Amino acid sequence: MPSREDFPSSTAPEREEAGGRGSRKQRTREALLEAALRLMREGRSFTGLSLREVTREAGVVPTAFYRHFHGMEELGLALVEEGGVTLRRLLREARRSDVQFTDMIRGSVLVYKRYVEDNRLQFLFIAGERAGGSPQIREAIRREVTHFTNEMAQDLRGLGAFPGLSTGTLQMICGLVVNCMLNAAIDILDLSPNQPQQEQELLENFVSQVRLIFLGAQRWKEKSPERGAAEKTA
Amino acid sequence: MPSREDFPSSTAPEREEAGGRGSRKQRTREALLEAALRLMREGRSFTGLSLREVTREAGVVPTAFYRHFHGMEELGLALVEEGGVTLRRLLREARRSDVQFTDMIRGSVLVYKRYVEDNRLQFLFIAGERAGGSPQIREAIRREVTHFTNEMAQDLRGLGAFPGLSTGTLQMICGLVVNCMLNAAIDILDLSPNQPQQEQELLENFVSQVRLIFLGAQRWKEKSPERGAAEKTA
DNA sequence: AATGAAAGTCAACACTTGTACACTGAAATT
DNA sequence: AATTTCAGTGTACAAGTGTTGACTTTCATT
Repeated sequence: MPSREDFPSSTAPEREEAGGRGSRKQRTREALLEAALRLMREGRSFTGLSLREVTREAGVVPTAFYRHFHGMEELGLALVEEGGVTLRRLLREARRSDVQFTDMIRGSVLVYKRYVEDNRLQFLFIAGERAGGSPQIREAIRREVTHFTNEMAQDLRGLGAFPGLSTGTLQMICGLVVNCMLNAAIDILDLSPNQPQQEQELLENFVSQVRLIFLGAQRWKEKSPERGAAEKTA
Repeated sequence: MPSREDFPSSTAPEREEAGGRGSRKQRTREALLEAALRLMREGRSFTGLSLREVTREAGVVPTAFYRHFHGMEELGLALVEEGGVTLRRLLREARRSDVQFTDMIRGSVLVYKRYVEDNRLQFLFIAGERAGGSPQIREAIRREVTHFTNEMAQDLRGLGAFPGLSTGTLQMICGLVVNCMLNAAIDILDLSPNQPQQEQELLENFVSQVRLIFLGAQRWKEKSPERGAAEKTA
């Protein structure tokens, strides 16, 4: 009587991808997650979605929902995790591709814009529920964003920029940048298409803000020398 | 049966404040607005509120709602305006009270924290729906925030700080600060009470970020000298 | 004092919602 | 081949939703 959703024990249904029962379950689960995101496309917030709506969009019957989540809250948390993965993927890709424009910050901003547009729904969800969602979801998002921020600080350190700054300070700075990024994400996603001038202004502003932050970082002086102090990043 | 919590009607209804019909209407209207805010106290988002809930909380019958708003959307917009007033009041008060601590930024941050706590519900609404609300409400909030940002830029100019910077640049900088402020507002409001250490860290971080921004501002060099360029602030 | 306007009430409607329960049928285990 | 497991279906229900229209009561005007 064990065998609860562990890997296939018998012969060789080795790949979870194809036709097994577990794979079917997973596919429906993803259909639900995707359906929820899809419903948020045109300005609806996750909090305003109903369980039935999501199942309808996913093409299953309402009661099937419970085979995957205890309720919308849990689905939301799953979406947060998915979003966290997307965020970290951004860093991973940024790490590889060395944006060596004449202007590094502008280059990074453009890459970021592209990434946001490519992952529209995830960013819509994360940015939208970061402050608006249920307490539990907000908390989860905060954790993911903090995680992202800290990784970014570590990358910055690895890059050798700002060798004089403590880890805590780097996190503080990255917190500022991430904030700025998430804010810009909303603006980017709210852009009505084919408004190149508005888009241009927005990006210029974004670039300037990041530039200003780094300018401040260059001149930053630690208070007491190099104490690996507070870990807060928000 | 009647006598519904009103003031003495007779003799002198001269002031719109007291017992007139118009005033009665206004009082109910405010009761609805307040009820909506109150319902958001414990982690609910505005988008998740129902019309009936609001009227229940306000102590009126559902249909009475329509004497004041066409629907929840319109009530939301009214709340945005109210929130905008609160934001501008913050600036007005800051303008008078000259925070002359040994440390001006830290002083301002403390004043801000106090202000956020004193206007908990408004900030909860503004910050929460800024990214999460319906498109129309988001747009309205964006307008108010931009307005706030621009006023702040003007104040900064009037203060004589950063005489070398163009208006556009000042707006860009204030956009960054405002962003930081709204983000901090969420954190402040999410603080579980009696967590002095967490609170301390949060405020330190906030102070550092603002300080860093101003540090960057001091070193900022305009590209082409003093063109009153883009008005974007986000 | 009579009249009109209008803020608020009452009852009712057609829907949607979350969830419980018994079911079916295919995959997995024996 | 027989049995068990379980993702997904179907039906049902109580509760909540937005909105309607006809009403009452109160104020302001005449």
